[in-house]
Amino acid sequence: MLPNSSTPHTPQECNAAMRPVRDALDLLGGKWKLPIIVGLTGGPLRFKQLQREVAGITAKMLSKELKELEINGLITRYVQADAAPVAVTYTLADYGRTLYPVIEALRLWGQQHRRHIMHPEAAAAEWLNAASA
Amino acid sequence: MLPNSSTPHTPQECNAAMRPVRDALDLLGGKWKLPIIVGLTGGPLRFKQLQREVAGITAKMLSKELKELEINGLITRYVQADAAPVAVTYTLADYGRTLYPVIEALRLWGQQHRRHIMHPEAAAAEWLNAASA
DNA sequence: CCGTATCCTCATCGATACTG
DNA sequence: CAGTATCGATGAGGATACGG
Repeated sequence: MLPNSSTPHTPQECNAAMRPVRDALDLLGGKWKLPIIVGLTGGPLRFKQLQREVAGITAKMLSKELKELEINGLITRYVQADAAPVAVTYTLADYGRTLYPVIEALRLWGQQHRRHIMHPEAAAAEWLNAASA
Repeated sequence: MLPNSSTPHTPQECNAAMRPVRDALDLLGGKWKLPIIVGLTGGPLRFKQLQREVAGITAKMLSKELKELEINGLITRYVQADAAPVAVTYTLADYGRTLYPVIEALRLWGQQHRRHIMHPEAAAAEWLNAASA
């Protein structure tokens, strides 16, 4: 839909088409969402473990981000109340893994872009050729 | 690389793998980058035209964002000095269009996510089935 | 027309101290 | 251990006025 389709798309139509993109961007945006998701790819972790995994994050930020990720269904929060002190375990939900292709697309472009910044013409040609092949 | 590969990936390796993702995310992030890129998909536009296309943006923001996009090679700036007053035309570079697959990936996930938010189980099952098919 | 300069507001994030 | 409360710094972004 983004590349020129046969139907003439007005600015209004384009904005509508871009809304889901903004959604995804906002969900992955910010400083910590991605590191947290990555940190949980290796398996479930407790709060403190996860904080160690995501280097530099404060408890406040981790708590806040985890809440948002849970609301969006990307992760699961499990409270083991019988233990003392309480243990809380966070798991990357199956739904969270549906983000992998998106992250991979971003990673591929980002990798290519680093090359492009150093060797603009060469990298651009390589990229364009790969796309047409 | 993101899904579990055969080689055990340490947090350090994961962070390294995520750096290009952060690059791409930062480039597309912010309030205006996307609308500007979309605004230029229809063809070259002059500054004022583009400002009208990107509803709500101020001249300051448009100028700043265009500078960043040009530095990254996504758009091209052409100054027609002989005209009075000067005419400046911005064009989405071929390289800028290499972002289309990335944007499309974001759009697909975002669209699916909107459905997921309303009908969690149904949408999740549908998505997972589609992935395995 | 194409911007820049200046001032301002507000959300984000960090540091620290504290609670169940 | 798993958070919350509070304060403060920083930076993105907006409003307005002005310059080339």
